[in-house]
Amino acid sequence: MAITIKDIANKAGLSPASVSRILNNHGRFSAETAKKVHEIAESLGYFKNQSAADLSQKQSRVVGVLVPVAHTNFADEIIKGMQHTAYELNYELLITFIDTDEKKQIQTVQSLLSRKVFAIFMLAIDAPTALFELLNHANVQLVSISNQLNNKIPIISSNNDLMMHQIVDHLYQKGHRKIALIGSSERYPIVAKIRRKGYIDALAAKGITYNPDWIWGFQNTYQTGLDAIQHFGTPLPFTAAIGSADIISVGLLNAAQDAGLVVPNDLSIVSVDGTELTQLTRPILTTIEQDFQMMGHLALSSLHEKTLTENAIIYTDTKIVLGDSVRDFNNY
Amino acid sequence: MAITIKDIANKAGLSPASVSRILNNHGRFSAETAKKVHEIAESLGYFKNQSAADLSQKQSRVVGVLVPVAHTNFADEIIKGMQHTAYELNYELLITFIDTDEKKQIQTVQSLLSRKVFAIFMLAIDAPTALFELLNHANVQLVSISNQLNNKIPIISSNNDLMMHQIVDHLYQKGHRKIALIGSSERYPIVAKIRRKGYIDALAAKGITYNPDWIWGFQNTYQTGLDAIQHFGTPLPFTAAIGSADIISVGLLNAAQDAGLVVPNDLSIVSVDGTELTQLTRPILTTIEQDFQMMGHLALSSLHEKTLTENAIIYTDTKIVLGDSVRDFNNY
DNA sequence: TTGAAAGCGTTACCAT
DNA sequence: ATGGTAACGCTTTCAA
Repeated sequence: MAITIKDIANKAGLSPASVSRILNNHGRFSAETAKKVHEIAESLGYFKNQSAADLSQKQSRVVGVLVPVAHTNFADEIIKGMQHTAYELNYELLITFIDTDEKKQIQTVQSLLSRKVFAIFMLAIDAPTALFELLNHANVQLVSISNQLNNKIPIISSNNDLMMHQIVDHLYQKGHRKIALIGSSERYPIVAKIRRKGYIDALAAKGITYNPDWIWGFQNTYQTGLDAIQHFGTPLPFTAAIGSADIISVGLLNAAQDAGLVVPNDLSIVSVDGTELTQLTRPILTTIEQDFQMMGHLALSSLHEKTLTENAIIYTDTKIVLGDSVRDFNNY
Repeated sequence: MAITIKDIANKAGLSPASVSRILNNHGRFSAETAKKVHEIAESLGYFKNQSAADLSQKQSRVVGVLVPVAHTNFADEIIKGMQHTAYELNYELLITFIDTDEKKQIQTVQSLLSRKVFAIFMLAIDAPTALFELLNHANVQLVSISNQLNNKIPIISSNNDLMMHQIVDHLYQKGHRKIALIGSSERYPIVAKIRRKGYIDALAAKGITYNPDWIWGFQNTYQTGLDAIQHFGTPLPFTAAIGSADIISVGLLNAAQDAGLVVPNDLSIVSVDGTELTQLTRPILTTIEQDFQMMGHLALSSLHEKTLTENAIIYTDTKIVLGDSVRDFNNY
């Protein structure tokens, strides 16, 4: 077996208890013995057995993070934000990717719960009922990030309603009146529903009645973007389209160009998310940028400060980042 | 505290030992009592405390995975492959993102080692000396994936030398004689060195003496791709460039187009990696595709079968995937 | 300042 | 087929 505090205690002529106190800088001890202990620990190549410590302390500082395997790259940003704060506040992150296969999901979450994590962060997860029940059964603190599940779980996300207003306002100001929404046509996930409603409300606020045919596609995939152009045909019936995820917008852009359209002249695009992907296209995409790192940060810090009540909703900022994918009708 | 096997034992009128055996399907017991135990466990909402089990068994089935925070998206593919096999073979993955800050790295790895993982997979990591020493000190099985560190750690990766031959051969066959290599100009990481050498050797095999000026850039970033075009100016002195990572190739493509060049007519590009990104560009990039999922799979399966000797090297296949970014001089 | 000992939840050996 | 019990490594209370 590996080195334990007992080994150190023996070598130092002390008791395990003293070694434990010294190594954790907890309780009283003399600087002299502390120095000796640290030296011995170092020389022996000691590593604490955190599992044993957790067991003894009946609690852990491990936070489980559930990430969908088919995650868009914004998940990485959220994790980055978490990682940073976890380091500061001395938490450990147990990042777990979950499959779409429900049976695997269950097993994965089971093993997470077996680790006695003290909170679980769900990244952009639409929990199927079975998983959800499992999670509720266990008494761990849950936090939903970048998605909304129900009002029993605290939420950290962008204000999707506001976001749609920002986009529609931007397009309206540039002279657009015919605006499509691609990728949020369904009622689930709830985020899609909210965006859809925000889009409709924002149009209404400008005196525009929305055209239900122009809310199209429900998956956040590249293919959805491609298919959309195919579906509407050329010339397109609208002047602008909102892509409900960066990858959708890239699909829209490519398909439009492949169909001989010029972006932004024949089609303007505003993308939702604002990850690095939007900077890689030509033209560069105008986007509404979400603050994913902040979401990750807030998840941990608010957990730490225990400010997460059951139905808490924490919004992070969103802002329009200009690219070259929106035509300005005012200049013509 | 939460429910334990003791609670179940009490309620079932059994000993903890029996409950343990039943729940782990280990040893002998009657189907009847088993059924009862399972029912009670279910009704009580029992979750195994895996930390306690690990402690008792003096071993864990947890595999730590070190991923650079600035990871290219191929890391996701590798993880996906691992995840799949981990599920099959009943291992747990402890995925940890590591920072570039050395102090944070150390702390992160310390906490990994404190979890008594029984192996650590390093994804595309160029371990700085301090980290490396730490890792060596602990007696865990190390595996380097998609990178080469030294010959004391088993490696799972593409055959980078062969890969460069495949690319050069492809370009040569299409009539290219002036070929640049962007993004592998340095001696570290070792992968860069191997690619550089493979490139030189492959050219030599075709009777071409390489031009040292055409090996340029060392970071795997978008900016490197952009800068390369700027650096060489137009018209470019070569007809083809190999981007040593997809993101570099996208940079090359965009910068070339921004400079008024037409790809592939004025510049042909072959990208190394072949992730989804190469499908999102116009024209679509011709790439050499690495089998990242297989790397993840092999990491776990070979670990499981204990076939990893100290200096083992396992290569996964690479193959050219045709896009529209390579000009064929034979057709003119 | 330090030590002894109980206990965390599980497993495995040895009995029964 | 089932039970008793020691052991895993660490923390913590209480006593010295």
